[in-house]
Amino acid sequence: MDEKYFPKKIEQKWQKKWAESGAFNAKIEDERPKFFQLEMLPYPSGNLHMGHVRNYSAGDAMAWYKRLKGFNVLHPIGWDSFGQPAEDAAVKRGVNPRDWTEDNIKAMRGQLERLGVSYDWRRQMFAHRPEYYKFDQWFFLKMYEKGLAYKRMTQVNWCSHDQATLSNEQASGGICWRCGNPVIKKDLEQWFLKTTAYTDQLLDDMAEIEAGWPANVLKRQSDWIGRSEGAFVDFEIRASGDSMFYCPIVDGLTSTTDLGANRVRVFTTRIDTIYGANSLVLAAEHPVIQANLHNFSAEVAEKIAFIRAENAKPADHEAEIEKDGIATGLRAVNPFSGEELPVWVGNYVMMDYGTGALMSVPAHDERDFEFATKFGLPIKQVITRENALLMRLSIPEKKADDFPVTELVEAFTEYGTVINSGEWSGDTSADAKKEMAEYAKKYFFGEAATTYRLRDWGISRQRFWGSPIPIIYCDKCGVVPEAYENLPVELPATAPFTGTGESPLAKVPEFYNTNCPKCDGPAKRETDTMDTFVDSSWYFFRYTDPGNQILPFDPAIAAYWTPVDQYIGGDDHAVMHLIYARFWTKVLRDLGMVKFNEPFKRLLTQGMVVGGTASFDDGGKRHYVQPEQVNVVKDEKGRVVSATSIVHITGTARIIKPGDELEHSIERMSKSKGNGVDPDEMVEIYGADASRLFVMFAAPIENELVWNEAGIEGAVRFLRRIWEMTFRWKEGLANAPSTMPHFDPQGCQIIRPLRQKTHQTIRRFDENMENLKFNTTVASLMEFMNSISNFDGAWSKVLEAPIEFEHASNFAMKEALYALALMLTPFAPHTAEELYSVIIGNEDGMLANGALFPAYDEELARADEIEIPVQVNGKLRSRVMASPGASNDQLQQMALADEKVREYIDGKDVVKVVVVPNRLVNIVVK
RNA sequence: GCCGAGGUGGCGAAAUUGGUAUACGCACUAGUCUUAGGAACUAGCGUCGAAAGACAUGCGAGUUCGAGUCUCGCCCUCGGCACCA
Repeated sequence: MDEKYFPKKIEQKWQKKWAESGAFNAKIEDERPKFFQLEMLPYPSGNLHMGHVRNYSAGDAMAWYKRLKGFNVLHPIGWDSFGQPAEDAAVKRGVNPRDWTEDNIKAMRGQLERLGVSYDWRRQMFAHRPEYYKFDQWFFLKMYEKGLAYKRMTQVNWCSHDQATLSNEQASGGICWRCGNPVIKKDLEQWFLKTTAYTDQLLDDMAEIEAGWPANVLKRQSDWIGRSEGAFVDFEIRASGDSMFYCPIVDGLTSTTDLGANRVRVFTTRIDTIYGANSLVLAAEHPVIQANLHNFSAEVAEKIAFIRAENAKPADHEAEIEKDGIATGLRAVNPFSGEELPVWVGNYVMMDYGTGALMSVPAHDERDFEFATKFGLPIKQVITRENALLMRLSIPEKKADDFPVTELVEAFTEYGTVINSGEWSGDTSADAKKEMAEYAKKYFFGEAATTYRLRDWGISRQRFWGSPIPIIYCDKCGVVPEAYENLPVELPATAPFTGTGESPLAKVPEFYNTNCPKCDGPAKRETDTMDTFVDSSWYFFRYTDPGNQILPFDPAIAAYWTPVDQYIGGDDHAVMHLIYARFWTKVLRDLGMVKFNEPFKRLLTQGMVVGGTASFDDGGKRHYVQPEQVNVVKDEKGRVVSATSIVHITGTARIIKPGDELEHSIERMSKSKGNGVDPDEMVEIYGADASRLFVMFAAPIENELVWNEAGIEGAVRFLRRIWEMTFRWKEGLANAPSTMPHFDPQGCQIIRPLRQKTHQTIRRFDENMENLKFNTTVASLMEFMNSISNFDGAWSKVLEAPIEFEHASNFAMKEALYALALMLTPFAPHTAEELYSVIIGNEDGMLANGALFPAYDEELARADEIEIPVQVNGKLRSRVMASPGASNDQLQQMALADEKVREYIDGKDVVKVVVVPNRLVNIVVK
């Protein structure tokens, strides 16, 4: 065995041993409690980046921690291998997406193996393989049967020049990224999964996971779902003048009751302000507006068309959109006041929220206020702060006539007391809200209602590289689901890739020509594929039973492993993926396949790894470039144009300009995601263990991690010091007695402190790991190592040591190094395994030996003496040593007797002495 | 604009949850050993000060024997949402 630390050598050795012995293969068993450790599966881009390393290092730390705590651990990995990049590669480089994907997976698996992540590789799932996506289709059919999958028209981005649909990204700025022509919204039939069937559960079940999930993720999800309590109110529409207006029934999307032909339903959260409504404002797309277009004046119709066109453009969130609108000439009757109001079209009213129509109450809504101010509409105050005067403030540039009612300088949006509202005047807002909604219901023109921001999940993609939607269109039978026995609907080997966004499968007759499962007549397949988020919504269930050919998984097997005990991934998935997976789990529950509501008991969102220090070689010398020294110039899209930096090379400043040899280094570290740092390179230079250890140590896991390559060397040093210490004591460890030998009390005094430190560290380790505080865990191991090193130094100075001392010190050192090796495992498993084998004297590995973390012994961890700080008037003046059990009186006596303390208190009155047992003494004098 | 998180040495960060502020690491400085070092080891390292000591956790007040931690008011940074009726 080599006594010098060569990471590469031992890493390869243990990776081979683990693979050969199937060390991480999980199977169901009774004896131990189970633990399902899951990390978000990677997209196989071909390269791991440091963000992955951080994610998988954290997951592996948990997996090892739980194994050595006696859990039966399931720790799998798979590939989110459907998606656009494979198709882009096909277009750009003419490669087959399947080959490209498989090659990337092979490469990335190699990278993960070189990092030594402890996966059960037998359970890998591959989203793009028929064995997996067969069950995407299976689920789709189940949802279709339950009415959870349906098809409807929706708007997509459409380039009329290219005749292609575009993603939002491709339609950025309202212009086609390919040809530069304007993008319009086009109606297209799309398949949807009914996530809204579970809206309330998605919101309410958060209570179950509150303790284990980051608050900000829960917050973002509930914002996304956006429950809003209010009321529907129906306004009767009348024509003005002599034109005849046709007002259609508002369709099912926007109403819950049949409104008849002449009503418009609005949603409001502030029905208590309805007497302040000055108009009804409708979205340009509103059916009532669209149906009446031909009745409007040319000017009005043109304006509406303009607003509609503007709405169709993808939103630019950076610029605030100015309020715009036009009065249509229609009139609406306020059902409470009987007042007749003008009907406007406004650009700030969205068709896909609420009912696409709102009552405008400028006095009590900021947007309505802005709208009314711009168009000189009346503003009537109907809510007032309780016990306060009305705010009558003038706006100089407006004439009094413009504001026939009360003038406000800004909207008063708080709750208060209702005024100017007929019989409701004098009520509180809260009472009025409730009573007015009841009143509306009683007289059939409205009701209390809840609306949501959450929409159904559109899963149709006009793409090749995804799971085909298993639907068949038959001229005779209509829309027919594919039969279960015909699954999977397999992708053809290839398809014409144009990159224009049309469905490539629509150009493959061998694919779309089929027979109807019902009548066996000729029929055509759906040529759209599913959103890749479908694959990641249930993949973790597949890990539990990866070989099942009949079902996505056996419910009995899944019942053992799931729910996931700990999930780890980036918070960029805080909303989409995690909502979809939660939705899917609820569907599974209703299908009777699982018995719980929530798939992930605990969630950890790790921060991003961002560019930081890069290194470069300068004639054999390695330099590091600090992030704060870099001045990066970006273009308006945030891309790096150039980077200038001052680099300190051993004291001398050096200016780097674009075009310098360092440009590459600086540019790569300036990239937002740290993609430029190549994990393979880190493993090659420093070793997998040091790289992983450093990533876990450098910052709290939930923080952003600024990459600092120089820091890894500290991790290498730490590992080497443990290594060298273990080998230094190799002989002593081999000869160590199995129990602490009896030894004279005096001698014990120089042995015991190490045992104390050992057990204190064990205690801290447990606390930190359970709370996922990896950085402080590593810090405490470093402290422990420093301590071992100090004892080693002190003991080597003991001359003419009796044999008892040798036994005792061997025992204590073995206890310390053994504990250290095991506690190191979650962060540096290869090194830890090697050290363990040295200490224990066999090479089978921890798991084969059934190794467990040593137990914490409270007795041993207790200190003989503790240092008690003594303050005078809150300022630290001295310290006294006391035994842990010392009484308050004793502590007080010691403190008052202390020489340094006396300097501060002599000649003064001691007013009070505060004693915190085992903590501190504070003497208050005057 | 709204919501959320956060501001502690040159840097990443600790702080037993109201009790010794700056653990651990990086960087830096000096020394030892070396042909040499970018290796290893030893020591130092918040600011001011020769020292004693004083002052320090974004700023300002407050509560307390005692505040990085609690309360109030500001300032700044980073995330999320964005006309949600």
